[in-house]
Amino acid sequence: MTVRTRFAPSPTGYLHIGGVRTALFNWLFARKHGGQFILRIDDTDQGRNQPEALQPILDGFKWLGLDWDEGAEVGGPYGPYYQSQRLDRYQAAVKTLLDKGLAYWDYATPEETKAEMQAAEKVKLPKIYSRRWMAESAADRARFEAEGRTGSVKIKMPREGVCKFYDHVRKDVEVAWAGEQDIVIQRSDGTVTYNLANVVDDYDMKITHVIRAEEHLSNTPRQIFMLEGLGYPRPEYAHVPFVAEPGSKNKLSKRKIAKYLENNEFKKVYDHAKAIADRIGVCTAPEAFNPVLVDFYKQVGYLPAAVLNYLVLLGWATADNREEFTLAQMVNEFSLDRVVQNPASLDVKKLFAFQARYMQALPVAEKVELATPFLTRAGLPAEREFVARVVEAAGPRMTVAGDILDYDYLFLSDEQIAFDAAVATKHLTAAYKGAPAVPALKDALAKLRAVVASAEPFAHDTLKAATEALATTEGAKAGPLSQVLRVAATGREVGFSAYDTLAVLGRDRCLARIDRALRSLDHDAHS
RNA sequence: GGCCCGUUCGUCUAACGGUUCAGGACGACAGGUUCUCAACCUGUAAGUGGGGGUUCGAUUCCCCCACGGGUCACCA
Repeated sequence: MTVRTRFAPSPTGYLHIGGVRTALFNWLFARKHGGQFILRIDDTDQGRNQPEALQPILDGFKWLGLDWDEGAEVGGPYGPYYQSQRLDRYQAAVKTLLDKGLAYWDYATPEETKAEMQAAEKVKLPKIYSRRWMAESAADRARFEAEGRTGSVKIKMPREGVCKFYDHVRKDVEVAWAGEQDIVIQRSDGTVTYNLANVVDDYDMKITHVIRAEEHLSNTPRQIFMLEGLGYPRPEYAHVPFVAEPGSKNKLSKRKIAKYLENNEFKKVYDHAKAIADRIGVCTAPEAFNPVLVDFYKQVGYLPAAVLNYLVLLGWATADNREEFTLAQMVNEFSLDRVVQNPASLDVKKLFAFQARYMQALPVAEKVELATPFLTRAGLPAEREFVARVVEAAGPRMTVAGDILDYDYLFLSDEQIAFDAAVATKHLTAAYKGAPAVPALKDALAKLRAVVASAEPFAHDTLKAATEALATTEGAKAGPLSQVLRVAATGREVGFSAYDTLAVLGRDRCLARIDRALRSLDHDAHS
């Protein structure tokens, strides 16, 4: 039998990181066993669906490299793969259940149902519907409808016995049928609910392994009841722990972003990405730009391999507790039996650490490829050779592709660089600390200009040697002196090595910028 | 509230019932390196929720408790 797994997102928002983790497990299991992975769209709840919210989900999967054999966009032999197009199948299933006496028409109003549930809770009894408004015959239905009630269809759960099933993560599970509620399977408007649709779809699409989040464990008995009533075979189950929010075991929710931002480490990762997003203009509301959503990582230039590697370890580990996995290795080594039983909190800082490691290992040419679109979107020139030089010099400082924008001052025109005399003076003072006197900034700059003008070849080592030589004759320290040079050439105090910075910029641009700095000093002196 | 699931450093986790001061990773902290910022190197602190059993021996098996979570009301 071919293994077939599925992931069924609702197009109600962007691709949730917890959802991706579950999808990844499904994908991995299917690939490992040479089976198929299906991407079905659970859009039964028309009210909450936004068609425009499906595309980012598909894009997210494509970006991660999680391909699907059947489903949205690609179709397949067991379609349609959109629940909204499968109503006839569901209605047929509801009819079968009704005909077999395993479901019934019910005429309780939402208020009446609510009242019963609240009463049950008050006296500490299980919340089981009394079936007071159950219609057992056509006459009953007519009577209720004459009262102006509209009916829904509820599943008629057994009131005795136990439901047993095996779960690849939870092992043997046993639940008393008596505790299971008669849930609505067809709403009064004729649409069906998740549990019914899910059972029908999994059967129609020949799903063999239902791998889903733990929150569905409690849904399993009633799904088993329905599928057996329908005469379907049972799939195998694996309920994986959900992904919890940072620092707690609550289920991760994209709506609680404001709360997560109170966490310092979470905020650091967010702010880093936000700065990039602001530069390229993707940033909209926090609702859409959110570390809980995969799109966040895609937007600022994380590597899919790093995200996937982090995610696979959220609830799964090998016996040797290794941490680095390529996608192929994951496929090879994945096993449901080694899925952890407890929820794992999302730790974006650790994800960031994976990203840093993966990025460091990436060849310069590939980094250039990834960084270029960020420059372009920020309106900066992105000449290939030059970008490569910057990327090379930045080395491990570039953690995500968008970090190239940290070096925007290398791409801006010389006129756009603002020289800050006060900052330069600060470093100059530091350079001459201990020396008899600190020279005027203008004089120091002139001497540094000579270093830049004469270094041959114009490269890190010669610039360093010349600056050090100057420092020696001046009785100053070369380090802070190079900072003066950096400030003059870039307008910044931080970046990669000052000498590398000059070398990347090239002699002409360095001189032009230093000259501009000198002129600004003249200007200040005259005004 | 009923039912169900879970509980190893702050976080992710490893540990055939016995090679263990309970191991690794991220983070934190300290030091080294250093022209700034990173990176890198070295080191330190940090954990089996509590109580009972079973056993020669429990992180591991059983029970109770506590805590956390999920689910049940026309969301998926």
